[in-house]
Amino acid sequence: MTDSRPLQPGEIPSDATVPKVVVSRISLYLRELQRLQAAGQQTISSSQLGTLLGFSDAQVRKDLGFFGQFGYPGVGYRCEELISAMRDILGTNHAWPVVMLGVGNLGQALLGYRGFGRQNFSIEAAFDADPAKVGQVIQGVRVHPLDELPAIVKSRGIRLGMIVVPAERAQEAADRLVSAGIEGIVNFAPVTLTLPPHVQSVSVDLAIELEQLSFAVTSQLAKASL
Amino acid sequence: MTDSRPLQPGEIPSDATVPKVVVSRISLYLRELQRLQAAGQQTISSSQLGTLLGFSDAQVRKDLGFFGQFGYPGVGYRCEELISAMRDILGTNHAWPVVMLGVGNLGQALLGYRGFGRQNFSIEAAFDADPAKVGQVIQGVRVHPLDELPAIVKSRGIRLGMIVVPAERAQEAADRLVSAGIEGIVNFAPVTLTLPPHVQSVSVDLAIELEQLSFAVTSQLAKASL
DNA sequence: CGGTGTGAAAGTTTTCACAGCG
DNA sequence: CGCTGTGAAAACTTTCACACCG
Repeated sequence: MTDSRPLQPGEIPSDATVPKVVVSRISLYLRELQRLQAAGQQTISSSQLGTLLGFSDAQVRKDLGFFGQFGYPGVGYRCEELISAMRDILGTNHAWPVVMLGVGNLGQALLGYRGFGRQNFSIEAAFDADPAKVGQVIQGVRVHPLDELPAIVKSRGIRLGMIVVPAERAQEAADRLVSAGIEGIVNFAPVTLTLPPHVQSVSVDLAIELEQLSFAVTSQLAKASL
Repeated sequence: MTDSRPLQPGEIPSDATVPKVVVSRISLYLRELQRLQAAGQQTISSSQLGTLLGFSDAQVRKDLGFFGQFGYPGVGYRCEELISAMRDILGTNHAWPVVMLGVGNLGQALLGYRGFGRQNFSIEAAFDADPAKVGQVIQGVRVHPLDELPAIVKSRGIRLGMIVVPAERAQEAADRLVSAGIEGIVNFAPVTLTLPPHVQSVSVDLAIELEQLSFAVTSQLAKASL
């Protein structure tokens, strides 16, 4: 590592490019640490944390090593400190207002999902093309017409959006988010979006998750019969 | 590759272990192919398919190579054939009945999600601890008390389950699924489950998806300022 | 030709193993 | 002593490049 002291709040990780898979494990570490801290645990070693998540101790240490030095030899990591460091890394020590496009079944359920707040995300406004939905307040969130998107994004400084519209309308929704100035998109529609390179995205396709499971279950069976 | 002809329906992929990331790309290829086929396209080359999804042509060919030979030199792949081959690979050429544990906001939305059927999954029965929910029929799916789980799983030959209960109850739900004989679990609760090695799982944590995006957006910014 | 299938090379990620620290 | 941080080795994945095919 370039630097020999823990990351300062707001410090930008060195320019060494961090693999995506490392970042996703950081999220898992953070989730587990928050649970442990809530249970009163003060410190944790890389091997304890790894065991809880099914990773090796070395992997936990290497992953953290991408971002700085957080541990105490002979002791491990202080939960509170490490949690805060990870939130700095992930950028969730500050609030992230989010817009949602599409207020169908799934969208309404996500409006009511309590888990976002825990990591500092809050859905600020929802948008739908259906005039019957516009004006409603669902789970405390107002549904706006689509043409209000740019103004709301701008005035509230919103950088992230969620696409929860049907597949056929997802690209159009993405285009609207991009031209409103959104920088990151979570896409729940089962299509690949075309986005300019400065806009980040992650996708959640529920049918694909089941397919992965179908494959794993089927090939597990094959393995067992060898 | 061991074998020199396309995979026969039901044929088990060679014992060479296939990386998970390859399987997840197979799902993306399949999703894209289904879209292309619906639009009337007959054949596709590895480079066309790769371009649509942001992968190289070589990667598409290598991925398919794990499972057999499906292409025609000078032509590419026949969409219909490749779709069927991929469904054999993933195990979705036959129907997969699924049980769901937890019928809250998110669970109800998933009951109404149309995208599962497209890949041959169908939620057969739902379960909830809340007596007020038991007996209801939501989106055509009946909600049962938890103690009926083992009998329904057994009698309907169900192998997959979804956990859509709050975090605190997720491990208990997993234990119930395991002892009912379920072989694969999709977990929507934000906790790491402890499962016996013969039970497969995939996890979807909505807050973690947003965290990944928060990191990507933040570090994109860092990159731009170099 | 235009395209696949595939060894070999390059690049990336994980694991190992151990010096060093409190 | 117990545990971190980290180079070096091993394992794995992607890209390259080309023989071969219709």
